[in-house]
Amino acid sequence: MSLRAVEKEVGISNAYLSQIESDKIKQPSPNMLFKLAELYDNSYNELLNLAGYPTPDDIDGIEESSNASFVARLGSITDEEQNELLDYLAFLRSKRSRKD
Amino acid sequence: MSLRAVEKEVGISNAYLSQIESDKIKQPSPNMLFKLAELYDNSYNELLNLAGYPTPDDIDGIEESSNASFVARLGSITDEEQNELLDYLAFLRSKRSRKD
DNA sequence: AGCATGTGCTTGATATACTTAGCATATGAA
DNA sequence: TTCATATGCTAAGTATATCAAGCACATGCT
Repeated sequence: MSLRAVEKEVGISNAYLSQIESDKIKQPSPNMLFKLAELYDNSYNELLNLAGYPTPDDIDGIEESSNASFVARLGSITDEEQNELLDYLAFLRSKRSRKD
Repeated sequence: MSLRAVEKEVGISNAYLSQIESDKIKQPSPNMLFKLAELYDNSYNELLNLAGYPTPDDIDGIEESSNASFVARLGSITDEEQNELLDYLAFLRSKRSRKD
């Protein structure tokens, strides 16, 4: 695929693409990386990593990172499902605390 | 917390912090956002969103906003609870699809 | 009052992402 | 061969993130 074909497809100038290929750009912005991720099967996350940006997975707080992966496992859910899950979580915890 | 205290803590100049507060900077780099996310309880993902960057979840077409708020409402949960919630979600959906 | 220090802010200055214009070579058609 | 067009690349320009220095005001101490 030619640079100009990519330019037309994702809206990044061929000049810039060339500079990226020859490592003349140190950190392409996430906006650009996102466009490229659209085109190739490469994941946006991976590209962020390659560019040297911290990715959301890098967050140190255990709660944060585990929640992030949890959301990933969840996929897309409706508002109604959110509410039901929250209710169920409350139920689980009340059941558990009664045992203490 | 003073700007200079934050500067000392996360290594971002107080001058820059001031400009961020007054919206003079349009898109602080993810690197800066990550440092700030370290300091505050704010999630890195959320900050990326606020700055107008696409977040990794956007790639799957997941509505990040709803998921972000869901994570906020969830708080921190254990691995075991994660599994139970996933099971329950599967149960909810199977119940629903049976009605169709 | 007078001085030291903390605080927010502005002002250059620098680095660098990103674009537009254009050059040089290749490729293919007449 | 000659012309048209595709392709990779470079150079110059613009925008903007980021910093270091310093200003203006406040607070508190002697």
